[in-house]
Amino acid sequence: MHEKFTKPYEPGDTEGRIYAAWEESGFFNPDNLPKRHKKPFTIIMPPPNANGHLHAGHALFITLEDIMTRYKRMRGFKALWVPGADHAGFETQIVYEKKLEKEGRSRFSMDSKDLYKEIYDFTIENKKHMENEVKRLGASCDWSREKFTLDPDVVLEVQKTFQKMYNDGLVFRGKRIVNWCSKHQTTLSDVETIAEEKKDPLYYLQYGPFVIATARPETKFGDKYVVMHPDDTRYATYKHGDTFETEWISGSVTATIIKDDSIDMEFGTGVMTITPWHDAADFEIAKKHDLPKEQVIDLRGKLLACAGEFVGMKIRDARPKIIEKLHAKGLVVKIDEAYAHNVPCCYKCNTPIEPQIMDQWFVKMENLAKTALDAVEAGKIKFIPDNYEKIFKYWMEHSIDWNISRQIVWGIPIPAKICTVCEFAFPDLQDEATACPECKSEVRKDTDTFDTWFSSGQWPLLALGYSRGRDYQTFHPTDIMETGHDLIFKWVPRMVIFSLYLEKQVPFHTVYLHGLVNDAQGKKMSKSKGNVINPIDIIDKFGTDALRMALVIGNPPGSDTSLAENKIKAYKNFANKLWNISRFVFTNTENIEIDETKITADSDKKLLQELADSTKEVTLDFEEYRFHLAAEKLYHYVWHRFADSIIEESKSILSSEDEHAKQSRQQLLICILKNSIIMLHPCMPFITEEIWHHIPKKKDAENSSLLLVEDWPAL
RNA sequence: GGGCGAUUAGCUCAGUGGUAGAGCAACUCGUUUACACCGAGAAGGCCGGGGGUUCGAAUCCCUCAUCGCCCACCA
Repeated sequence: MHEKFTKPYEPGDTEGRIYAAWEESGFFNPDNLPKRHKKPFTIIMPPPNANGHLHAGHALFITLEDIMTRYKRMRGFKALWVPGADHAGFETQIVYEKKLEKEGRSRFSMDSKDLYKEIYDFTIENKKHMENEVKRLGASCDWSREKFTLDPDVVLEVQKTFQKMYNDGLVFRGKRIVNWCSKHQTTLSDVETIAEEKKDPLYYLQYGPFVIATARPETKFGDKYVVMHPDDTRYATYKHGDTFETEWISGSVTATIIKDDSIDMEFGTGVMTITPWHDAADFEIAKKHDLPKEQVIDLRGKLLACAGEFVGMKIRDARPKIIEKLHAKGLVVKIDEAYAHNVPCCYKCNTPIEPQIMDQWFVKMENLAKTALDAVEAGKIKFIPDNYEKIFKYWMEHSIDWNISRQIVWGIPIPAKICTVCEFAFPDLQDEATACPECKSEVRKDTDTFDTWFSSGQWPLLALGYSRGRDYQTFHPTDIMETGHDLIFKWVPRMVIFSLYLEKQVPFHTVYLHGLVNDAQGKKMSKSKGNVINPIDIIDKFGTDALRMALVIGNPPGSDTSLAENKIKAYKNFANKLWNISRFVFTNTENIEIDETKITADSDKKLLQELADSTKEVTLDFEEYRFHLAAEKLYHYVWHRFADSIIEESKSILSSEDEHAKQSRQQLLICILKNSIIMLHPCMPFITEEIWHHIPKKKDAENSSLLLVEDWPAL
C-alpha cells in the first residue's frame, strides 16, 4: 500500500510540488515535447492586467484555456499557450491615481517621468503576484515565451505599426469631437464610455420666434444657429439662411436659420440651437453647413469667457444661475422637471463626458473594418457561441474612427512630432526631427500615449513576433482566442483588423467567449457589494482542481455562471472520492503488471465497452468545446458508475476463489482508473497527476512518466 | 429606439427532436475490502403563458408576458 493513500487528499500538500515538476519537465514549451507532437495548437493568453490580483473571471479563463491546451497536448499536438501581462494603460493609471490620492498626492503635480517610474515599479511588482496566481491555477503555459505589453520589442513594434498606418493614410491627426473626461484629463474611445440614465430638467427657452428645448443651458451662450427640419410645416415660412435678432443670455444675438433633415420633428418643438464644440450631433450639423464652432467649456469643466459673468464657474453650479437669469429675462417658457435621458460617462469614474473638439490621433476604421467583416463572412473565423458572429458583424458595419491618443503617461508613447505653429503632426520613431516639414517651424514631441487597445490589438502578432519571428510560421494563425464576451467589441475586432492589415492573415480561426462569474445568487460580483470571491482563497480552502471543476461544470460558453462555495465544496469531495477510488484500486491490485488482454470475463468486457463509449462521447465534447458537458459526464461516470456500481460489485469478485475472474477484474479496475484519470486531467490536473504516479505502467512505457504528456485514450 | 439572451426541482444551473438531469438544501435508513469529504432509498417539475409544425417538442416555428445584458448623437 502506498503510504500516501492512507490519508485524505490534501491539495495544499501536492499542488506546489506537482507544478514544479511540470515546469522542470520543460513540456509547457512545445519545443521540448516528444517528436510525435507535430501539429501545432496555439492559444495566446489574454494578458491579465498587471495592476492587482486575479479575480474569479481570470480563474475561469485560465481554467478554460488550460483545459484546451492540456487536452490538445494529450491528443499529440505541439501545444503552445503563450502567457502575458498587460500594462493596461488607463486602467493601471487609475489604480495608481487612487493610491496617490490616499497618500494625499496627485499626478497633476508630478513630473511625468517620476510618475512613469513609480507606476512602472508598481506594475512590475504586481506582475509577479499575478504570475504566481496564474501558476497556482495550474496554467500549463510556456513561461519562457511570456510577453509583457511594455517589453522594449513590443513598444518598438507598436510604434512601427503606427508609422506604417500613417504612411498608408490609415492614421491621421485632426480636430474632431472627442470624449473628454474632465476628472482624468484625457480623451476616451467610445467603448470607454458608458451610458448612464439620468433625470434632468428639460428647459424650454424662448429663442426669437422659436421655443427650443435643452437639458444643457450652460452650453448655450454662443448659440447663433437655430435648426429645424426642412419638411416641418410649422416653420415653412422660415427659410434656410434667414437671420433675426433675439435677446439671449448675455444680450442680443443675430441668429441664423438652418434647415437640416437630421432634426427629429417629434422631439420637443422640433427646433434646436446647436453647440458644435460640445455635442457630437451638433458638430456634424455644423460640419455639414460649414458653421463656426466656439468652445464654451474648458478642459476642467469650467465656463470660458464667452459665458460673461459666469466665467470660471463649474457647469453644475452655473446651470441654476443661468436659468435664474433667463427667468428674469422672461425667456423660460416651461420646465419638464424629470426628463429621463442617457448621458455618456467615463466608464471608470462616472463623470459625465464633456465632448470637446481636440486635435487627436485617429485610425480610419471603415476599410479596416471591412476586411474583418469579409474574413468573418468568408468563414475564416468562427464564434462560440455562434450568436456572437452577428454582434461582431454589426460592430464592423458601424465602426467609427478610433481615437488612439490618451493624455496619460502610463502607456506606449506615441512617437510623433507636432509643429508648434501650423500643428502639422508626423511620426518620428528615431526622435530626430527638429523642424516642421511643412512650415519649417519648431516642433514639439507628442506627450500622449496610445490607447491600450492599440497595442493589445496586435497581441497575437506581438506574442509570436510577427512574420519575422521564429514562432510565427509555426503558430500563427493561432487556433483559439478565448476571452470574455465583454471584449467582443473592445478587443476581438481590433486583433482581427491588425493581423489582416499587417500580415494578411486572421489571428485565430475560433473565438470562444465565456460569460461573467457571478456570486451564489447570480448577482454580479463587486467590491461595493462585498460578494467578491477571491480565487486564491478558494484554492487555499478547497484546492485548485475543485475550483476548476466548479467553474467549468454547468457553465456553457457565452453564458454567465454563478459560483457558490457549496458548489466548490462538492468538487473537493469529488477529488477526495477519486483519491479513495484510487486507494481501493491500488490496494486490490498490488504487484500487478498492467495488461488489458487479461480482461477476459464477459461482464468485464461489457464494462470495457461502456468505458469506450463514454470515452468517445467525452472526447467529442472536448473536441466541440463543450467542456461543461465533458467534465460533468466524467464526474458522473467516475462517481456513479465506477465507484458506486463497478467497484461495489468488484468486492465480491475480488474476494472469490475464481482466480480467472479476479484477475480480469483487477485489470479492468486499473484500466478504468487509468482512463478516467487521463480524461480528467485537463480539468483536474493536480490530483490526476498525483494519482498517475502510482498507476502501474507497462514495462516498455516510453519517455516521461508525467500524465501531462500522456496520450489520450485511443478511440 | 434597436439587438441579444434567459424563463426547467426549494436555490444555482445543465440538457436543442425520442419515457425530465446535476450540485446544494430537505426526508428515511445504513458504518459493509476505498471514501461520513460516504452508501442505499424515497421525495420533489402540466420544462413562463398561448398557438403551430411533427408519429413524437423543454428542445423547431409564431405570439404574449416577465427578467437580464449589450448597442444608440431625440436636443
